[in-house]
Amino acid sequence: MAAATEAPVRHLDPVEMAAWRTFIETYNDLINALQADLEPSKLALGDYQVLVTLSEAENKSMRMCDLAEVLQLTPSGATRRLDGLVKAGWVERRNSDVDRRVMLAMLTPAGWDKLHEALVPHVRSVREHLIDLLDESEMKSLASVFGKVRAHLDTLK
Amino acid sequence: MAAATEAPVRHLDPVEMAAWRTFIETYNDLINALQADLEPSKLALGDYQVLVTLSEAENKSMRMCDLAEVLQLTPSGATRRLDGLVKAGWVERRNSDVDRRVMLAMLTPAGWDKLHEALVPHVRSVREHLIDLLDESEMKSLASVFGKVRAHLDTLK
DNA sequence: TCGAATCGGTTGATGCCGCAACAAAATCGG
DNA sequence: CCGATTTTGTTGCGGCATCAACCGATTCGA
Repeated sequence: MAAATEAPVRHLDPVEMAAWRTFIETYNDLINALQADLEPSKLALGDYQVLVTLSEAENKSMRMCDLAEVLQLTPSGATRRLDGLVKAGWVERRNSDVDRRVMLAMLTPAGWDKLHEALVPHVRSVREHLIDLLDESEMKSLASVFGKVRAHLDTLK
Repeated sequence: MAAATEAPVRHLDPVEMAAWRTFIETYNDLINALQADLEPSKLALGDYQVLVTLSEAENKSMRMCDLAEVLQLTPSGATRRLDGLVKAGWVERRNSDVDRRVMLAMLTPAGWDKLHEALVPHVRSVREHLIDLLDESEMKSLASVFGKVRAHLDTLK
């Protein structure tokens, strides 16, 4: 809850400003690099995330709304992302037996293969562009920093 | 240049995996929170970045191509982002005296006012959602982590 | 039990961004 | 000095995301 809205604000000191700007100005390039490394597999990063998510799910399938939440998409965004994967034959839509509103997204064998084709290069890429650059304390800080951010955001509902 | 492409890859260990996923799954929500806090000012985060960038520039104006680079947009992206700001009266397009290809984007007095209206809430927001959550060592790590990522990406051209 | 509220998913409209193609101006090279 | 190349910015098009509206299925409550 914000206190008095006209409360003064301490501006970012040079160290804070540098940390903030470095972070914000680097994120996009990092994602683009990961995306580019996935190019040989002809997979968008978002598609890769779908395949990973489904591969880890019970029965390799999930309800659309659960999938949307994990992917941090709106339901409509999830629908349209699935469209491409279905067309490519990597995911299948299937009706639920227990709830006729529900549409299940299920990884196909071809999707499983595709995921494993992309997995190694992607892990290599994540290592190259981020993980392997960090020492142990930086790795722990990365987790704790964004863990705290996550926790704080969650308190806001 | 990747070495032997069939080289084995060390998979992410649990600590690395946790750090990576926490980071990647939190970033979007953080940005959305900052965006939401800017809502009362009726400014998109990208618009805010334009105003900040121009406000720090010589003569409060920049060439489109330089602006695009700072904003990490393509030239076409910059053109279209300017369109909205120009329509709102916060930025002005002006032809360069010295190079007739060049279009200068210049902050107007109204844009300056708008920026200062949004500045305090935005800084408060960045503090609330990130900076003030971190202790000194986490702050230093945040800078060093992304500094290293930035440096590595820069070596790739 | 039946009408109202909610849930789950899709569709249409819209917005933002990149890519490719383009035009105009500046610069380079012989 | 003139033609070829490069630089700068805009536009058409397509991709991908959201929001709002909608529909059928389910669940809730009197």
